[in-house]
Amino acid sequence: MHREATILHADLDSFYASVEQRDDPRLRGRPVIVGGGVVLAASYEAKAFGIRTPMGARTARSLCPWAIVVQPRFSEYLAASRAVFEVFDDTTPLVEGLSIDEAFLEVGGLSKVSGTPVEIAARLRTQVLEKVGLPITVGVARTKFLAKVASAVAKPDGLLVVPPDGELAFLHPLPVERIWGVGAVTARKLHERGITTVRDVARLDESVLVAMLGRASGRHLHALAHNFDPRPVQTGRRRGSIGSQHALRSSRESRSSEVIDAALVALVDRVTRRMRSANRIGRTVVLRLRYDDFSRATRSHTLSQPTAHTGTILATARVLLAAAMPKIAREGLTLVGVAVANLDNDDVVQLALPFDHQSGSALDTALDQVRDKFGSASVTRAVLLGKNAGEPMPMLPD
DNA sequence: TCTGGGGTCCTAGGACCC
DNA sequence: TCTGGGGTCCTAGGACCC
Repeated sequence: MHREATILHADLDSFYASVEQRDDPRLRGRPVIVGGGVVLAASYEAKAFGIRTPMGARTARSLCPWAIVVQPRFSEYLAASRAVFEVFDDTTPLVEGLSIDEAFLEVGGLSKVSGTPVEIAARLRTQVLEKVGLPITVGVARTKFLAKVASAVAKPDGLLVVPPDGELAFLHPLPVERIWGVGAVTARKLHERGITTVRDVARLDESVLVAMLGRASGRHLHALAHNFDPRPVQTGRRRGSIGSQHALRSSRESRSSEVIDAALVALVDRVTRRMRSANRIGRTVVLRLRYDDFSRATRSHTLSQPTAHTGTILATARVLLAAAMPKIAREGLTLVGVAVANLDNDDVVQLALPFDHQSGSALDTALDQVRDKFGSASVTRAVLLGKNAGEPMPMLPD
């Protein structure tokens, strides 16, 4: 275990709202809310009025009537995120992305080339501001957990180092809610027993925490409270599922199976397109439902072969939906979602070929072509896929 | 605080296999 | 014939994160 603080946690400030303020000077210095129905992001000027995500728009406006509400522009946020991650990748090869707007960076061993971790962190902030035009906060510490907490404490537009000899002094006074993995439910359980700070948690036996919170959460919390976090920065992590969901406005119309089916078709189309453009295939189709009373349900089915074929995934999702229709008719639906989980670890090689419906021999043809190209040993199987335009297209895992 | 859309990880029971 | 121990996979639900 290394003893120097070499892990950076870099976290963009109020990401969506900052992009909007960057692109429209009239929004700078003013309270900005991104999102119509629900607050997706709030600028720091808006947060000063108590506006938080995911607060309803009405509540937000009652807190600050003169806040400016803008519609989200997701493609702009994605482009900004990619540009920021380019700066990360230029900083160190060891980058672990956590979400669209934050990442861990391991910068140990770069001192000869790039300077100390603190110098690297300061330069990173400057570069993100100069190249992408966005404020970013960086926490620097010996462990992921401390780096993450440090950036949260330093926000907005800050840089905070937790020196190795000051870790417990930094950690113990923090409220339990600051611990990564402690949400509303866990915090309530702890508060009911009078536990409010990390120091309080550290005084408890691991077995007590396990009895209170379950095995994994109890052990996790015990380890973090004792400042034990050996998790390394991991590069090349791939996601395990791709999904899309849609909140339905009125549960009156959404009791009708036609309306729900139309939503389902659109969701499956979006998901399978994203899978194909990411070169991923998967085996488990998950249908996600939320009823009028906000109770939730998921239904899933695992196929024998992974696929990204629109028709196959839609047919599977429809079977799952049909089984849930009686309850939907009774309770009313407020959300439908479709995800494909169990994603195959290997990428697929996609090949566009004319498809002969008579002979149905496209797969054999595709296999031959790919074996010619890549050598027969590397090709294990072929999967038939719909093309985005609706035409069949074979797809080969490599 | 009346709740969007994208994800991750954990738990627990049952089926199934050896 | 009424029954062990261990492992994996599938399904459903729940907590949590940004």
